Amino acid sequence: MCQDDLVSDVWQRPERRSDALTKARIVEAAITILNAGGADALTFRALAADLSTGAGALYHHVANKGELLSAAAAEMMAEVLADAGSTDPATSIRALTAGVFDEITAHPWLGSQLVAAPWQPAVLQLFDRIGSEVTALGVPEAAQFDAASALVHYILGVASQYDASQHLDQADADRPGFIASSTSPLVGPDSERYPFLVRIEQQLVEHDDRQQFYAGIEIILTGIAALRDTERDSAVGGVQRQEHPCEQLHARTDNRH
Amino acid sequence: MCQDDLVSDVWQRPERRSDALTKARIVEAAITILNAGGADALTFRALAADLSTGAGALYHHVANKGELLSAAAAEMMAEVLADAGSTDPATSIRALTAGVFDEITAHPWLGSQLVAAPWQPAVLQLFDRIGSEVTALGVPEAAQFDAASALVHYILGVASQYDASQHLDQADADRPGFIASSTSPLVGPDSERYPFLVRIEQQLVEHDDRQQFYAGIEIILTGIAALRDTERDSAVGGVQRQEHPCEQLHARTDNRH
DNA sequence: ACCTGAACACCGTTCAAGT
DNA sequence: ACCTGAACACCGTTCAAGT
Repeated sequence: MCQDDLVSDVWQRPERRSDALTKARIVEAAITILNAGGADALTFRALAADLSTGAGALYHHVANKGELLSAAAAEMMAEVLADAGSTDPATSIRALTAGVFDEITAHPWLGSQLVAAPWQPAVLQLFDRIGSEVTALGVPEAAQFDAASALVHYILGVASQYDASQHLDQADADRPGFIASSTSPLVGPDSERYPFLVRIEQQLVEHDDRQQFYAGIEIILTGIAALRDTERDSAVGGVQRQEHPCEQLHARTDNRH
Repeated sequence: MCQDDLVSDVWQRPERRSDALTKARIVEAAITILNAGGADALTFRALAADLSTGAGALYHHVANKGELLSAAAAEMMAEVLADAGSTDPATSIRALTAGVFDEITAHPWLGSQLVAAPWQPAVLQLFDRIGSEVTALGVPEAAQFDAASALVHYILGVASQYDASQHLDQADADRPGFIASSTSPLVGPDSERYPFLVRIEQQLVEHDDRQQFYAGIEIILTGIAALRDTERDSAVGGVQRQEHPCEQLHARTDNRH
């Protein structure tokens, strides 16, 4: 595939005619396959065929399939994080996370991969970037780690719900990323099994995945802001905190106006 | 395996001597294998051998491996959610999520499975249960879905970080669930690549996974509590909200006392 | 050193044949 | 109807052989 390279690029840069196999070229080709056909389409045989080489040759440049997927995800993440600058940290976090969400929904294999390998470079990039913004937000040092990891974990959880590789019920065509569209899980005896889901079924059908994602980010940002204001008596800055810092939630429950 | 059954159970209930293959028995055997050897250990051949049958026989009771894993995860989740009762909803949510966290860290295959199949029964159980507690918490109906999904997504994100199947660097023996222990990712040129992670490296090494998980839950609970108090002007109760309901986070950033 | 591609080990799944 | 187990299709990975 790579029509561009064959037609124009070779002609413009004759010295690059040697199409030597490099890790960068392999990862690039892998991304093309992944974006086009999903996670299942990426095979060492298919990849080798696209690169006009043998399957074994790839192992001279990548250790195994895990490293290949990890590198592909890292490159995608780097692109997403590149265009997300802003002066205001909260705005940056919104733009950042929205960009990751868009990339995941556009390329479901990325969500699967982020979630499949713990703390691969792509996740570290995201974590570091969010951590920097959280710091800029004014969160005290002792809580920065907690705040950043809450955001990252939330994003990873959302990412996990967009894996298209495994279909438990392939009932209808239109499948919202959230909960199988209509009939199967919420009828008959499931009314007793899933009382909450049945009750909010209307929202479940009508809701917009992106709006829901944003709502979750706002919930966490609110919690982080409170974290910033309350962490003043613990003072020290060590890792250990005496108790869950949010007992006022429990307290407020009683005195409804 | 199954020493208990062979020794005592058969003797007590002679009428159950027919060890007919059923989905329940297959799932039970699968869980035994998964808990003992992890996700990679579960094979139709190994499972059939444990059940003293042929591999093909299993397909008369389960459609495929995905259904088997989904059923195994659902059973584990049902057990966890069974013992987590409390009168106070916030306390229930803490107990509930802590139980799920413990189960995932004890059996990493469960975390992988929760994250591998979108909206399988195990996740629906968790979502429904959390949604019920969120409702009891007094969150207005329009925001219950957002609140519950934020908590569930966070838990799924944490679950994704405990997958032991794929090791990117198997450097040291002790691997905290969080970020590879020490050397590899945070030395040399990575100081520039991961400035935030390098700065908080101390917390990264010393932190406790469970405390971090709790901290994230508290952050989200705080955000949910605020959601409950602020959603008063939007009034209607429909799905659509005009804007991110948490602009006061941005506002508060300026006027530090 | 880099590449080739057949071969190996191991999956999930199927299916003709038994009972 | 339920079970058997060999066979099929397809992986990731290896490795003797080439250049």
